[in-house]
Parts: sequence; structure tokens; C-alpha cells
Amino acid sequence: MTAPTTDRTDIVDPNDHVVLIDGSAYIFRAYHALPPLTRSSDKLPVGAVAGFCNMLWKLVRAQGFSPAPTHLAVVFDKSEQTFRKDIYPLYKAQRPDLPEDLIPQFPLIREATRAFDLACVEQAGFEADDIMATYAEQAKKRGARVTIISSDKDLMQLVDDNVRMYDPMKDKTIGAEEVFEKFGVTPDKVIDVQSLAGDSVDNVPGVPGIGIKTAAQLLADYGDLDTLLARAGEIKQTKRRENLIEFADQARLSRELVTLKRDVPVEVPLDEIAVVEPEGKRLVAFLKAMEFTTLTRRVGEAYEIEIAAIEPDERLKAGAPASLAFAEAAGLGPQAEEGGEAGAAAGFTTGGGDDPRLSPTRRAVARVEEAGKTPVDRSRYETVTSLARLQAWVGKAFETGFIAIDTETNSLDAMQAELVGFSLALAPNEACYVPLQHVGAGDGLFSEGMIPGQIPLAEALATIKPLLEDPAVLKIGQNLKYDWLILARHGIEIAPYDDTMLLSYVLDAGASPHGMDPLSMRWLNHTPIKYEEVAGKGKGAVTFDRVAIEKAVEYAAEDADVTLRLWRVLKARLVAERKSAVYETLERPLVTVLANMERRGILIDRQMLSRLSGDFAQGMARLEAEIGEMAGESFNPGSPKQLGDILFGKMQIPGGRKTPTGAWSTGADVLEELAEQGHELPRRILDWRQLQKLKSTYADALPTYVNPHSGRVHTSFALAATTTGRLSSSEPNLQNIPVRTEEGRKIRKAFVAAPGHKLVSADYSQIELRLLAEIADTPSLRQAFQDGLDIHAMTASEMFGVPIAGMPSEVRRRAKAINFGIIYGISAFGLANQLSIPREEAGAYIKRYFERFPGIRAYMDETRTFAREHGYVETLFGRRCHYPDIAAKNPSIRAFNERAAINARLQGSAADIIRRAMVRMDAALSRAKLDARMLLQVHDELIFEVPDDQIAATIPVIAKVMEEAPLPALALKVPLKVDARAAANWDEAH
DNA sequence: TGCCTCACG
DNA sequence: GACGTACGTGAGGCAT
Repeated sequence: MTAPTTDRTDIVDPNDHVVLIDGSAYIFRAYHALPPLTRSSDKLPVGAVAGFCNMLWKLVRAQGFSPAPTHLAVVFDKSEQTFRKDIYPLYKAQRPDLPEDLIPQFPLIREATRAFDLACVEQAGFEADDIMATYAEQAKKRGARVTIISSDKDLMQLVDDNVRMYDPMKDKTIGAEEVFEKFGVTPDKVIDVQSLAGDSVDNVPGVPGIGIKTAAQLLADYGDLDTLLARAGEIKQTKRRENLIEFADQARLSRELVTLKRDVPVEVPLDEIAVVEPEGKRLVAFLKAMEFTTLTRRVGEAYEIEIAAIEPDERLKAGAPASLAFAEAAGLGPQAEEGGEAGAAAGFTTGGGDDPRLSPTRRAVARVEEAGKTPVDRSRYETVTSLARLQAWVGKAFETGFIAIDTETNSLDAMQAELVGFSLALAPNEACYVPLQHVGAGDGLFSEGMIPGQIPLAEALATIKPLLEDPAVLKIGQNLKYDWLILARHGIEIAPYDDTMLLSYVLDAGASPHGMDPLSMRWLNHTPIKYEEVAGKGKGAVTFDRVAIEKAVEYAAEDADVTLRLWRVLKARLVAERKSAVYETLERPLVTVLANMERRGILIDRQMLSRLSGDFAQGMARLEAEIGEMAGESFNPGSPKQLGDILFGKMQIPGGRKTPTGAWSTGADVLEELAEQGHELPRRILDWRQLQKLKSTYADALPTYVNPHSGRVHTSFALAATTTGRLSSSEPNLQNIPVRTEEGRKIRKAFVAAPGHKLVSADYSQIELRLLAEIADTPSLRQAFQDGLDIHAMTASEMFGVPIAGMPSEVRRRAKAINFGIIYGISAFGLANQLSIPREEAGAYIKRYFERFPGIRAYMDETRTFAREHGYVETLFGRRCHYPDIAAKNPSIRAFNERAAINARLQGSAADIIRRAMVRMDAALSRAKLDARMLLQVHDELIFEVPDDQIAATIPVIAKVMEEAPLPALALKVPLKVDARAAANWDEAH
């Protein structure tokens, strides 16, 4: 031991008290034991951090904890891979995933430790327990006292006269006596008990049939584990004797697993964890950033610091461009971190974008700067036409650990498209195209047919399948759902994956588009070849299988190249801007969920639709005759222009309005008004339009979407289409199937379940209003939902002083319109229009509403201010919706953006919730051994196809997943309610 | 291609 | 007092 060079008492001696905090375990315990506190300005979960800081403060101020610690370290688990995993791969293999609101608290607790000027220790390959055991051993040898702050029973083997444990949640000290209570043996025999009894939590096997009680009894009889195993044959109980003999080796393995290592080559010597007085100002800066007001004040008082004069820690405060906290939590993830390092090796420019010492923000900035520096050089792309070359690319991808992929097909419809080729990229300009099914155009000499020299499809697929499904290689795509579907139809399920389109969506929804070309131009300053340039456009367009291979290579390989480059930039931004949780929980997992829904499709009754089409045509013909007669001439009732001329020109009906472009307005609201005034023609037009819509958009169009192979209709869900986080559905749009009129519902009846099945529809009741009550913190509304009241009637009763019982329907109708108006960012004009009342009256309603529910006005004002200041709003789950025009000079544009922003928090939070439910649904159903299949999502409704005999069992599972979807990230005060029904068709299930 | 209209939440 | 309005979508048909 080296002699001290100063008179400081760093060197541990018998008067010292070494305190070791089990950081990771503390977070878990605190998370479950303490209320789910969040930082008020941005809802960052900080409950465990707060508890931790309070504890540290007590420790360093020696309040109620004696003797005062002279040495203190907070010890963390560093990596999953430990020597225990090497000897027993199942060790701790079934740890559940971390609750997501816990994840960001790990790095914050490290930050807190540093803010207190305390040692923060972690070491690769060793668990925190081993490091603590080593410190404890070293301190003990020097005669010091040791306290381990943890309640983990695995540490109890360390307890002796000099070493005690302290459970911070129960405020209880654990000595030899308490260990005996728990294990029935003295601390020195704890290892033997654990070796026999095993541990289901950590997956320590032990000996079957032996628990703690039995183990303690056996050890009392035989002394220690080795003696017991040696004399196992003497045991009377047959089963126990057999097990002890048969599983003796398993018990010895268990002993290796549970025995803590006391000789870890610690990188931070014990002497260096001496407690020093924290630097008050830095500590206050940290606590202020965390918004722990009480503790900030206490610390300020203790150090006599003027806390108002201290700025919160820039990196950690709410809204900071990059908090180290989230960056570390999100990591670039083990996956992406490897990507970063391998990226440098694979040829990315390294000017800081890969420097782990830089903050995530600096890294992201560096990557954006580096992105444009390697110009795209299409001449370097390779055309892969031999299996050997393809194998070489695959081999390299295994080394690199990530690869960009793009498939080329002959159709935009993923359910019909034939695979024509695929491209890969490993580094800038290091990309290739693998043509598989290009055909010649037929030049007169040869009839058209497959171009020779292409790798046979089956061989190529067999070669890339292991790569695309390898859990250690990240596959990167742009709109990967498409490629996933194409390859899934060939038996390949890509995993794991990243999607640059979704990265962009999480970061920039509402601010900029997420297609590859705009992303490339924005982030890489590069314009990729347009699809039309290789395939032609309009009448001359050909499908990709007819594009000459030389041209296809440049286009396709560039797509993979660009995708890879975009990933570098956007993934770094994701971390720097702390949106990893949104991406990982609400976006990425939905890719396969939606792909599977699309793949399943839904059955429609084509006969029924055909019959309806005929009925609608008859009705229209009848109406057309009447319309012609009334107008005195025959004209096209489908032409708004001709109709306007007839109504307001020829017939001179007063009350016409003009559209913004100066044409006569003939919208339903205008015609409805005229009809109420007694004009017959507008009524007929309205009826005709309804039939026209139902016929053309639904009855005639839907059957054309039936897939010839599956016999079902496969919509396409867009994940990155809306500003608010909602999905959209197209080709066909199955999110706008008629329901509001009797005629329309006939269309819905044509959506049916397969034989032996029923359709189950489960929808959230009033979810946006519930979220309003939650977000705007309106106790009366919240209470009404908790009590299960009719929310519109309750609103009416509050506003107009009318009792709920016997309320006139008109009163309730008005309150309902107001409630919806609020969700849409109410205006007097809009409400007046909706209710057909004067604008003054509508204004008075709104005023009254805000008087009765002041919290809602505050919510709207806050949202407006926040949006104006930041250019975006956030949902309850952190999804960002951008409104770049929110500060427009034009008041109507500004007001429009404000209303949209107010609505977005509600609509977006609801969208997040159903996304969470969808992500969990399949696993919940299969856990319950149910065969229900999710088919459609309609914003607040999920539609399933369920075998007849499983309906009763399935409905509660679906409802539970949906109702509990916000957990564990958020525990809403307002309950969510789900209504679910089963029927043979969608209309009756709804 | 833009505009209008209308289907849905 | 401007400005012209309820929020979010996609599809079909007309007119250009």
C-alpha cells in the first residue's frame, strides 16, 4: 500500500465507514415503492431519481445515518454479459423488459451521483454485486465498517460483524439476525441455501423440490453443501434423496452462480471513493434542472447559496436539445452503438459523428455535417449476378452488423407485387443491386423472356434469408413495411430492423415530408434518380422488371445507399432529441403488426355489394328523372358547376354562397338549408349524391380490390401519413366505410367473417374527451367519467343548470356539439355553424363553458403558448406534432394552426394509446392461447376475426389490453372504457 | 392536376 | 379590426 501523500484520510482505516449503494437495484425498488413522480415541465419520469437524491443528501449530511460515511460509491451493473452467463446462459434470462418510464432514470441517477461528487462505479463483465462484494472484502480487511444499501437477498451472504445491509425503502437495517429470519441459517451458509433452493427470478436452477425451508433444515443436519451432497444417500425421503443425487452437479453450478466474486480487479480503488463535500452550486444546478424544489431549497440553505442565481444544468433541463440522460438511456442502443463503431470501419467519414466522448447532440450535428461530404458515386455500384458475389456481400454484412436493403418489384401493391431484384448497402457508395427477374423487352430477334445471367430467385433468397433474419444484424429500410411484406411472401421475416421513414416521422411529423427523395435532399444534399427517369412515366411507363439492368442498378443501389446514409443522420438525431422511446414503443414495433394485418385482409360479400350497386343505380335513375323534370332540363347532377347554375342562376333561389374560388357552393350544408326552406330539387340532389357516393366509392370499387389469391381485401396502412400519429388507410381506404345512415350501413354489412368465425369490433368510448379531462385536469369531467355518467348530459347540466334526468334531447345535443368543438379547438363561428344558431349565441355558450370548466380554457391557452414558442406540441407519450405556421402573420392561418395544435394533443394521445394496444395485442392473445386475428384499425376501434368457439374468451383479453394500454408509462386518472361485440358482419359487431 | 364533395373517426 | 374557420384523413368525379 502506498503511503498517503497528503494528510487527507482517504486511506480506509478502522474508523472508516464504507457505504456501497446498489444503484440498479435501488432504481427498481424506488420505482415500485415511490409514487410515479414526473418533472412537471416535460413529464419526464423522475420518481426514482428524487428518492435517490433525497437519500444521498441524507447520507452526505449524516442525517439519521451513523456513523457518517467516509467512503461511498454507487455501483451499477454495466453489461448483460457476465462470467455467470458464460457458465450458465440461462442466468437471468427471463428478466422482463424494463418499464419504459424507468429507462431514462438510470442515466439520470448516474448524473445525480456525479452531481453529489460521489463515485459512480461500473465495470464490464461484472455485476454490481461482485464489485460491492470486492469493496466490502477490502474494507473489512482494513477493519472498516461497511454498509450496503440494498435489499437484494443475493447480497446477504456478505453480512457479518463488520458488514451490514440497509433497506432504504423499508428503512430497515439487515444484520445477521435478519438474514437468519430470511434464510434460516447464518450469513456464511446463505450461499449453500441458495445453491439448493435456486432462484426463479434469476433463473438459478438449484435442486428440484427443495426450497429455502428444506435447504436450511438439511444444512442444519449435515453442516454444509459438500457434506450434504456427499451423504445424500442417507436421506430418508425417497424423492428428495433421488433429486439430491441426480441434481448434485446442478447444485454445484448454482453455487458458482450465487457466490459473489470478492476479488474483482476493480478499476476504481477503494481509497478513491472517499466522500468529499459536494460542490453546492453544481448540485443545485442539477437539482434545479430536475425541478426538485424542496431539495433544491434545502441544499441551497445548507450551503448558503442564492439558488435563484443559479442556472439549471443546461444538458438536463426540460426541452434541452440533448440531455445526456436520455441519450444514454436510448443509447444508440447496443445495436446501434455497434453500428456506430462498425460504421467507421465500414467507411463512414469520421469527423466526430462516431466519437463516443462527444455529447449526442454534437455527434448528431457532426453526422449531419459529414453526411454531404462523400458524394454519391453511382459508378461504384456493383451488379451482383453470381451466387459467390452475393455470398461475399452477405458475409461482409455479418461483419459490419448492419445493412440497408431495398426491394424492387413490378407493382406498388405489396400483396400483388413480384420481386424483381433487391439492393444492399454497407457504406457510402458501397452498394449493389441483385437483379432476379428482369425480362427483356423483346427486340425482334428473341421473344421476350427472362434476361440470362441473373441468380435464380430461390437461390438468392436462400442466401440472404439467414442474414435478414439474424438477430445480430440490423436491417435498415425506407418504408420497410413494404419490403417486409414482399419478403414475408417468400418466407423471410426481416428482423431486427430500422426504418428511416419512421425515424423522420418521429422527429419531424408536420415539419417536413418523410419520403426518400425529400429526405435525401434535406439531409444529404443529394437528389436521387427519379423513378420516372428509369421506368418512364404516363403512357410510356414500364414496370421495373422491364427496366434494363444497367439502369436498374444505378437507381436501386442508390436507394439502398441513400437509406443507409439517412439512417446515420436520423438515428443520431433520434438519440440527441430524446425520441428513442417514442420510436421504439409507438413506431418500430407497429411495422410488423400492420404488415400482418394487411397480409390477412378482410372478407367481403361481393354478391351483396353487387346487388346493392344495382339497387343504388335504380334509385339514382329514378331521382335523375325527377331532377330533370324539376330543373326543366336534363343536366349532370354530379357536376357542382352545372348544379350551381341551375339553382342560383336559372331558378334564382336566394341564399347562395360562393366557394373560395368564386364558384357557387353546393355543399351538403347549403342544399340541406334550401331543402328545409321547402325546395324539392336540393333534397333530390342530396339523395342522389348519397347513392352516387355509396355506389361508386364502395359498392363498385371494393370488389375490384379483392385479391385473387386470398379472396380478401388487403388495405394498406400508412404509418407516417398524419401529423398527429393517426394511421391512414388506402387502396382501399377501410377507415371510412359508411355507418351513419341506414343505406350506408348496408355496405358495412358486406364486411363479413370467414366461415366458422365472427368479427369482433372493440372501440374506445369517448377516448378524446377522456384525454381532455385528463390533460386539461378538469376534476368535474374526470369525476363524471369515473362515475360512468353520460358525459354530454353532464356537460349540459353543468352549463345550463338542467337536471340530467328528463333532460330534453336538444339540450344534450348542444352540449355534445360543444364537447366536440372543444376537441377541435372551438370557435364561435364553427359552433354556430354546427348548431345552426347565431354566432353571438354560440359565443355565449363558449363563454359559459369556460366559466364552468376553467381548466379547459387554461389547457387551450397553454397549448397555444407552447406551440407558438416551440413550433410543436407533444402528446402524453412524447410524440411531437410540428406546426411550422403557428406563428404566421395571417391571423386565419395562425388560428387554424392553433386549433390543429390543440386538437393534436388529444387526437395524437389517443392515437398513441391504440398503437400501444396494437403492439401488445398479438402477444396477449397468444399468451391466452387464442386464435383471434387483428384485421383493421379505425382510429379508436380494432376489428378482429375470431373463431366462433373462442369469442367469449377473446373479448375480455382484447378489452383489457386496450384499456390498460397507457400503462406502465402512464397511469391515467380517467378510466378508459372499451365496448366490444361480436357478429357475423361488421355492421352488427359495431 | 386542382377543386369539390363526402365517407369515416 | 383584420381573416375566414370547427380537427384528422382518402377517394371519386368534374373541369381544366
